[in-house]
Amino acid sequence: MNKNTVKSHVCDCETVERAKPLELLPEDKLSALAVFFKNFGDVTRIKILTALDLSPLCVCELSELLSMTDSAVSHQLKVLRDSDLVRAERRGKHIIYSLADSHVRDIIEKAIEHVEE
Amino acid sequence: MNKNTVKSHVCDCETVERAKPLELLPEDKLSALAVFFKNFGDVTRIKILTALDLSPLCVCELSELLSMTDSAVSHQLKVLRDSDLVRAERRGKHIIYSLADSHVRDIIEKAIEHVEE
DNA sequence: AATACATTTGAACGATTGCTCAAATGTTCA
DNA sequence: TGAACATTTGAGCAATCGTTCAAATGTATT
Repeated sequence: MNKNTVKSHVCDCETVERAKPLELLPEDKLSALAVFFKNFGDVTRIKILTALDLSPLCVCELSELLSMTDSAVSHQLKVLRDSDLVRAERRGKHIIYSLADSHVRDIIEKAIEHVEE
Repeated sequence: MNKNTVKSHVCDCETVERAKPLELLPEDKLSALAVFFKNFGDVTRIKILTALDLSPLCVCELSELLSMTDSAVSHQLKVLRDSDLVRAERRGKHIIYSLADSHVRDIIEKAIEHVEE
């Protein structure tokens, strides 16, 4: 009645050569990938990332630019900070955010190519 | 009491030069980007995509490889098909899935670079 | 036509997500 | 120190998500 029972028969597909079995990346790397991509999978965060790609900005500038609450933006910035996609530097009352990594730039640009077709 | 009222004061940041105001991508392109990336933001779909990057596979091979229900895999394949990331071709009883696009390969590889640091 | 295999579909569910609101924390400046 | 601005935080809530399960659909074989 469990999953193994259900899959007890062997699939007779021949797509894959039996001699060269497929080897996925290790589980932890795969889930790191998913976690990484999750950052890009939300409109607000994409807006933040593409905005910071143009220029470093503080929270209130971002919230003005996106027509959103400071709070909402800050919540999403925290997500991006936790994934090290974004760097924060305090300057007086403001905290200036900027992209932490050039991979981010590359990946977004590749994706734009894809989307624009 | 609405959002505009709340943001009625002007932010006095000087991060951005006023003369060169930031211009985000149009809304529809931004949300297309988010929708696109959402596909990669889940472990199951990342597994499917990286598996198909190695070789075209049918549903039952995928579900065996991922130790998951045919049904669960099929649901996620539908998501990927709807985003044109994956192509389906029937061969007899089986339906062989493969990556639809080389952008996908590129993007995943860039992300792996990032994750492996 | 009947059976077996392969895949899809839809409803139901618990889990996660993103926003709001109110309150807390930091910082500057008078 | 107190007032004003900038940002963060946490609880609460509706919406979305991913899986399961059972049933439907499609295809090949006898």
